[in-house]
Amino acid sequence: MKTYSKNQLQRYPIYLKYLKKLEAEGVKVVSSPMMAKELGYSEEQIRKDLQNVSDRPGRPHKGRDVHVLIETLESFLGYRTSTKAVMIGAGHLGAALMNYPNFEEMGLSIVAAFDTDPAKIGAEVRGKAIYSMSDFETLWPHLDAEIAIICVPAEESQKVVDLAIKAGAKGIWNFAPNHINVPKSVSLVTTNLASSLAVLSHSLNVKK
Amino acid sequence: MKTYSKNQLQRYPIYLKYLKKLEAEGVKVVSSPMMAKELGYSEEQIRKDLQNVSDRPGRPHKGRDVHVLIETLESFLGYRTSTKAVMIGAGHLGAALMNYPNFEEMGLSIVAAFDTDPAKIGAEVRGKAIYSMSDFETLWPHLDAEIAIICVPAEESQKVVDLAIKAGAKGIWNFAPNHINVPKSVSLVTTNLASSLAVLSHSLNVKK
DNA sequence: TAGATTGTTAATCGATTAACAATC
DNA sequence: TAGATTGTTAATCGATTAACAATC
Repeated sequence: MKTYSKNQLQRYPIYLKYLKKLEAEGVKVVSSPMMAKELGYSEEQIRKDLQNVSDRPGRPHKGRDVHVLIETLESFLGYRTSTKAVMIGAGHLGAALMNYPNFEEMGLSIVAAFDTDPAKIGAEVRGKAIYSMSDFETLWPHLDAEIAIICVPAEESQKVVDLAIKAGAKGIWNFAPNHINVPKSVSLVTTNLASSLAVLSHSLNVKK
Repeated sequence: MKTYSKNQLQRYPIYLKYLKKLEAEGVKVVSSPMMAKELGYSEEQIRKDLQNVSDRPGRPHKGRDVHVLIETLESFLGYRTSTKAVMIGAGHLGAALMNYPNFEEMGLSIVAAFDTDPAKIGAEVRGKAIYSMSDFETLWPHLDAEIAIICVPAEESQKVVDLAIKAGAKGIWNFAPNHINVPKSVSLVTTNLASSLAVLSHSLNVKK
């Protein structure tokens, strides 16, 4: 079975975005040297990445068909099937993500939110209800969701993750800035803003 | 000179968060096997990471002083000095990040926002003004900022990044889901939600 | 055909992991 | 002292890069 490294997986959406731009500009065929130049990766890496998801070879002297490549990447990334997610924590960040227009085209549909703040419960974000966290276990089975997106403070993240997994969540997307533990059967991705900032600050300091 | 890999830099804020939790619980000393168990990294890796930032050795049989380690990490990460940033794009995500309470304690201060939407210009987020994008060049020198945070749609990201760099931005934190090009003298970090989602979706599919 | 680009195989590089002597 | 944990040095692993023959 083919395996994909984390770094590699992260590159595919960037390729896809670029290819869609090319398609919109009317470009029909793309080569890896061309992509390499524009995206800042090496051409060998791009070739290898594309070979890994594509079942048909590129054409020497020309490259690859842009449209076919877009379709390949979209289905590989799951953009053509819908996955349902639930937002836990409807604060600024949680609400902003519910309003993020790109998730739908990536096949991710946020169907509801949960919060403990009485002022928020009963309200809506983008037409999706905000429920009370205390109803989580009862409501989860009806929502048909696979993923829980965690936008609560660090102090509560492990607690709500445990709850979500107990209810049946198979994937956790954590935006809280701390480490959380999950069983092996559950997929976890953490988007840690503090980690990103650390990389940026360090790079700035090195250049000074 | 010491060098730090990107992965390594990303771990430091996670260590710090955990150590602060320990300190709040009254724990005085921590060992790498203890951290390894809790955070899911190997103890060798944690030892190496901590050795890399710390100028004083740990104590065999005991470990390291929690408080000293926190201070070391905070100054390494720049949490004890203030860096100013400007938000470009005051939509849902941009506004949410301006409201994110943790940046201040990480030494990042967002001093103003820019947008092209007439309905937003002149308003405020958390007491910070939203200016017109057309005033960007004029206002930048007065803001004393180093970093531009990019929260505009993919179609406009390269354009506003070019503007920011021309005005004098030394660091770019990009939240748009596409690749952007910057000169070598500028630091760039991209927080790409599409990339994170790709890793999560793939992991979910593999487990099915 | 010549030349550009592909796919494959080998070499390099860097990060993580393992091994182990030193130390409190 | 014995035992746990450290720091250092070597081995492993995996990803990226380089080299090159195959092909349109």
